[in-house]
Amino acid sequence: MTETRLRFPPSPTGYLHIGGARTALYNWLYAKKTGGKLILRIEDTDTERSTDESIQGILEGLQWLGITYDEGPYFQTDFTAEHVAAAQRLLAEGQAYKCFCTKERLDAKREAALAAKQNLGYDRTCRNLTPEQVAEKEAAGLPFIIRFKVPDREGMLGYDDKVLGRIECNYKEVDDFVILRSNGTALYLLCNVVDDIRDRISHIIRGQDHMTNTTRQVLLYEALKAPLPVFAHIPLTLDTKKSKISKRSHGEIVAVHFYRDHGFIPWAFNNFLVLLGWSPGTDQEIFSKEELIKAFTLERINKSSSIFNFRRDDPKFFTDPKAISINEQYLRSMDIAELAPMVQKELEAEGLWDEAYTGDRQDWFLRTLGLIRDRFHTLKDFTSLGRAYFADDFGIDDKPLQKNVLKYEELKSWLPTLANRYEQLESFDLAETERVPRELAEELDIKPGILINAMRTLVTGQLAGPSMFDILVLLGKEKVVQRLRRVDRLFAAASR
RNA sequence: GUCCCCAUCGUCUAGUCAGGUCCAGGACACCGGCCUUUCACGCCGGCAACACCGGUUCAAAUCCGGUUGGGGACGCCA
Repeated sequence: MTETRLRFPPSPTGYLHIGGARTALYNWLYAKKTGGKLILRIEDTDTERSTDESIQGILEGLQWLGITYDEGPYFQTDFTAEHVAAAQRLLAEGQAYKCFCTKERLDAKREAALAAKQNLGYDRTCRNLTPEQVAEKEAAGLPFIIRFKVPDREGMLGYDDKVLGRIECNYKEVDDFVILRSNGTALYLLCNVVDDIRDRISHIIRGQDHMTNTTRQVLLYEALKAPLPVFAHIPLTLDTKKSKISKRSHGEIVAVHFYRDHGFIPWAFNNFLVLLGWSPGTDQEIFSKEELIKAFTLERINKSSSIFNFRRDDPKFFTDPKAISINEQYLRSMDIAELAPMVQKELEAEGLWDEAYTGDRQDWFLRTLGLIRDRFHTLKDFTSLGRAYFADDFGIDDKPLQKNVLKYEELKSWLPTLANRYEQLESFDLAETERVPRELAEELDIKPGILINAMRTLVTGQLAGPSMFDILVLLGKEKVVQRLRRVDRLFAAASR
């Protein structure tokens, strides 16, 4: 068996979005699974819209996701001569023809057809021009484009799709499409095929929005006498209103970098993406890289499109809840040693990183992550909700402040008392830190919860968190005592 | 308008090719309970779907036909 060769050919007209990322992922998975190669090819022939910034964005997006490629990035514009040569060859062989119809006339016609709800294909005006007529128009200096001459055959043309099965279409339904612009440069349909032939691409995995392109490209493969690759058209990802996801209409929320910037774990996001249109046929949803490569097959890709269920402006679910859920599962079950460098980046970005966390205090750092990660959704939570573990200047949430502190005026004396007793402790351990507030509560004849919840508020700033005594021991006597004594300030600030 | 594709809980999906084991399974979300000083996690339970109409068959989510609905494409974009 010959080597499988796949490609991911983004056009650099914007950032990498989740649809493109999923396509890249599927190609990558299949290449890995079959021991083949993945080629990255930047399709930058649309010079009007291509930007270097987009190229950078796409490269960074792929890198963040961990989607690696074996060849490239190649740039389509580096092969312009080849594309043009192919068009000339088709022209010379009578498989293509010069068309002198002006863009303006065609545009007007198309618009009229659209308005009249009529068929909007090319009418083949120039297909049967005699050589004399062509020569005459050329002599007159009329600009022309080159169109592919769709064979005049009865019957159907088609291909076997790995996802959808046999796809067929009548020859008569296919327009004589343009392969070369009037400025002499080639168009997508042609460039893409010429490049795929040169790159010896064996499998093309792309979105279902390319299906009509494939039908026409099948003709091109035949005309260029090249073997047809295997096609797999994967379902599209739609928004909640069932329209195609695009950079233009959805913005950041569909950009890969949005997920990087919102504290997603790269592999967790891949894990979410792969499930949008593919399933293993078992109940397994969480996959390691190796597991996924092993489990992935083209045959199990879904036929129907899926909805990316993001909700704008929802405070709890800023994107698809399933994506968040999968991220959480990774967050709390992954190897802490693997998680640590990711949290390190977050801390560094907030100026909260301490070199000792990889030195003397590494053990403390890892234990802290292990304790607090259960409640977090993204990596961002370590520096927001979890700020109190890494800094002394953390904010106190209003809710616990009202509910657990300001409600009891007496805490102004209770907490300092508690702080004093803690200060006296020889051994600041789990048993002792729990005994002290419980005894104090009994003396004061109040529920221990009052002291404990107030402590939580003062020590972490949060309403919720891990077991209080775990936290106290983790933070250490000094910090705890210091924070408990701040209670005065809270009342003072509240009364202002 | 023409062509192509698709159709199972709110969402992601299993089951469809090889009809019976499916009054349809899992996950997310939601609701309730347990646990807990808090909130989560965890555990237990609940809500919730075969688009519709015909046909084939002893038997249809599954096969066939139609209808409806949804999507995609129809560029000198990619």
